[in-house]
This record gives sequence, C-alpha cells and structure tokens, in this order.
Amino acid sequence: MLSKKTKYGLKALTYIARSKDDMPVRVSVIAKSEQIPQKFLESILLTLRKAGILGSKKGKHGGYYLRNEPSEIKMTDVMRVLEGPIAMVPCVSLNYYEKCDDCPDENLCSVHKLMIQVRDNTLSVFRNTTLEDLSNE
Amino acid sequence: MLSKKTKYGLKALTYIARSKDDMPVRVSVIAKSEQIPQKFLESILLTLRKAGILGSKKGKHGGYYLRNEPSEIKMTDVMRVLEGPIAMVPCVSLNYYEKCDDCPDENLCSVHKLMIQVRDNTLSVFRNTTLEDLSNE
DNA sequence: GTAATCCCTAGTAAATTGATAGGAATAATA
DNA sequence: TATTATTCCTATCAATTTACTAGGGATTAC
Repeated sequence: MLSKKTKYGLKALTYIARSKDDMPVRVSVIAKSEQIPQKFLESILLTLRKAGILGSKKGKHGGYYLRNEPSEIKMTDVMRVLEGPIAMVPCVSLNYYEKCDDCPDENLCSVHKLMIQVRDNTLSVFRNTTLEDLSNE
Repeated sequence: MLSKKTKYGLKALTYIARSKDDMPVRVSVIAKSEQIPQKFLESILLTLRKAGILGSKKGKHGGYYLRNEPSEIKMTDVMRVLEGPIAMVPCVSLNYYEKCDDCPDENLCSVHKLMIQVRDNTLSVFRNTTLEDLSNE
C-alpha cells in the first residue's frame, strides 16, 4: 500500500507545480484544497525540503516552491524520499541493499528473482515520469 | 515492503514445487529447510490451502501439495492471496476498487495516473510468471 | 511590534506485522 | 484400540509503523 504520506506529498507537489505564478505556496492553501490535515502536511513538505526537492520561504508571504522545473523532478527521487526504497525487499534494492540472513544463495532464491523483475518494472515507470507528467491535466 | 508472510509463502511454494516425488510435504520439513518459524508457516500454508492453491493431507504422512501444475500457478493469484491487492491504492485496484473520499475526479488525480502505470507494470510481471519460473534453478 | 508563516520536537492512538501458545481433529500403523 | 504424527483452529501478544496532534520557536513582511 502507498502510505498517506506519499499520497499527500505527491498531491502537494502536483499542486505546487500547477500553480502558475512564482509566489511560494502556503501549506494552509494546499491543505485546504487537497483535503490534507495541515499539520501532517507541514511535516511532509518539511521532509521534501530537507531532501532538496522543495525550497521554502519563512514568515509572512512565505511558503514552499519547487527547487527545479517540474520536468526535472523525477519520480524515482520523490518516491525514495517519501516512500523509501523502491524495491520490495532489501536484497534487490539498488540504493539500500542488504543481504537476507536466511538466504544462502540469492541466485537460487525464487523471491529474489521475482522481486528483481518487479523492481525493474517499477523503476522504469518512476524513471520515465516527472512531476511535469503528473501535473498535466 | 514485501511482508514476511508473502516471502515465506513464496519460498514454501517453491520448495513444494521443487520436491520431485508426489508425497505431501510436511510443514516441519519446509520450515527447517527454509528457516521459517514453523507455527507461522503453518498459518501461511493454511491460507494458501483455503485459497485453493495448496491441498493437504492430515495425520501421519500428511502434508501439503500443489493443487495444480507449477506452470499453471500464476503469481497474480499467489500474490493476491498472500500480499493482498496488487495495486498500491484502492482507486486503481482491479479486484478491490474503492473510490478515494478526497478525490473529486480521478482523471485529474496525479497519484491515480502514476499508480495505474505502476499497477500495469507489476501486473504484467505477475501475469507472466508462474511457480514453474520461480522453481527453475 | 504584530500577524503570518515555516520549523522543530515530542507524543499518541490505532492498525498491522510477525509471530507464539495450546490444543482439537484426523489419519496411519503397531 | 492405542499411539504417534500430522494438519487445523482460535486466541493472544509484543514490536513496529502509520497517521496524525500539540505546542511552541524562529523568521519575515508590513
């Protein structure tokens, strides 16, 4: 299952990408429009900012804005920040590889083989999708 | 993340598929060989039996066996039984569709669009993979 | 200086996961 | 029939994760 955090994060990014003017977008505006609990959304956008995907401006007239063009923001990056590793098991993760304790030989492991295929397919979607694609209506 | 339940279930199915003779395979044998907690594995195999994927024989010399040829057992079925819906959000699930409360129009929802693509790719892997593929070494 | 905003830490209730416990039911066999 | 080996079933539980909420600090525009 996709977590609410990721779902909310993607919706918020889309909202920001769709907002035409260059003003930073306030959390409260996104929360209201997308029906997301505001405090929860705050923490999500903070995560995206710390990951370098969003920038922010504090104080009155503050808010969040994209650090790059929507067409430059890949879903691989967004998903890794929000949802964590893309692979369903650590032993097929490119960025967070971990050997299974129980598995003597990965090449003989049926789960490993299957999950590599799933990973490659999911990855190809995320690699070929940018925030621009998401924000096109 | 793939649950341990699914991981164990896949490994157990593979083990049974690889065992050449037609004797039912005991839970204890699989548990020992694959390093799976036996009681937990019991409950998993029970689930697979109730779903019609495994058959069982009780009492002495009892155990579990496949109800069909490995080449007839599709990963779509196995994964749905063990892991639940293949889609990451209910609003793109073929078998367990549910509308999102918050989403006024699915066609405008960026999450929806992205998750349809992920679902289709994952589904194509599971549809084209059978237990026979997993059990080939 | 005041209002509006993001920033940060902490906490928390509910759900899910990954088991374990204990025994009932069933079947083979001596 | 008694014994043993197995699956079957229900209940329980600790740890973790999820989806928030609370409260206030820091910063900026006006």
